[in-house]
Amino acid sequence: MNDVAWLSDREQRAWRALQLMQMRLDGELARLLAAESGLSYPDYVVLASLTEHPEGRMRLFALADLMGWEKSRLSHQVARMAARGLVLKEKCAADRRGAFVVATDRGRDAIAAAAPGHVTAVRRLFLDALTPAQLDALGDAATTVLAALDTREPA
Amino acid sequence: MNDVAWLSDREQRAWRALQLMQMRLDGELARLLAAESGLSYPDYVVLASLTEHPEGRMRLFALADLMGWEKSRLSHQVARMAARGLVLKEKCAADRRGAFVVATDRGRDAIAAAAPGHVTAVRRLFLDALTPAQLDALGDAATTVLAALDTREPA
DNA sequence: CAACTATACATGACATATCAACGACTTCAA
DNA sequence: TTGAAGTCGTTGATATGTCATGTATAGTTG
Repeated sequence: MNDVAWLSDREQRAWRALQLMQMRLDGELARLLAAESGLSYPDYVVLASLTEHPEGRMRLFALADLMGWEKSRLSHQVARMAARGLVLKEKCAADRRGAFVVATDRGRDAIAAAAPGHVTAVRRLFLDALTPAQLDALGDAATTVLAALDTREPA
Repeated sequence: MNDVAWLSDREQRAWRALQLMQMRLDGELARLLAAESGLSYPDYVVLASLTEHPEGRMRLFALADLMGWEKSRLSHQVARMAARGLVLKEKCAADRRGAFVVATDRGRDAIAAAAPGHVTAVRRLFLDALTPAQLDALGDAATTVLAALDTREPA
């Protein structure tokens, strides 16, 4: 156990800064979103994915894949959102195990009202702080890490 | 509402890649940590911060500041950890509102057992995927965003 | 020193995330 | 075609995070 490659100062700084940034940023964005629109961050992601989709409705598993969520998580989330009238579940005729999720009018109104403020907040709190080069570097690094994760775990 | 600066493709790619990376990475690290040591990620952070501190014990508010947590979050977390025997709360004589948190022997054993595996996992899943230049770029970008957040919200 | 204000921590209610199951249906192959 | 295996979605238990609030104590100011 003594041959562990502990983190160098530089590595530790980068790793901690990344973790801290994500925590603060997501926290702030979630707080703003909730205050301005009454939507939670998960609500927002689900509604955004759903309304961006051409069909306007999606199978649960497809939506989960698109967002990178586990299906149980989405199932719970959709149940809560359905209870609040943001989405609707429709049975699927072609595959009787399955179900579609659709945004209700209320859900569409909510995302339409929330989106401008949220995008503006992302710009103000995150994008505006970085140069285009920094942003690209960050995006490339994240993409690289993701690719490595997927290689390691093919599924 | 029509003069919103929506995200460009490049901005959207970077932002999504970052969010996705964080989700996958934290998820994987948490899963490995739990499987190998029985500690949750929050448990790990608390114990690590605590045992790295020279005194070996810290006031709750100081620990929360150090980790960037809200006090209420830490209070709940410490309560759960105390219930599992990982930490202990001590009353503070100098300020009778306050309390110290100390790692128990069991807590120290747990973090000592967990740390090598966790550090190795961070290296394998994250650091090894990046060149030193990429890591620095990422760390610098995160630090820049954090600084901007703190400027905007002095508290 | 008396009131006001601020700080330290705890608490309960709620939303969220994960896990381990499960029931229902599909698919595939013998 | 039937039986095994996989997929789709749900559920309940549990851990976590946030908010609003409460209680006790400290500090500060008139």
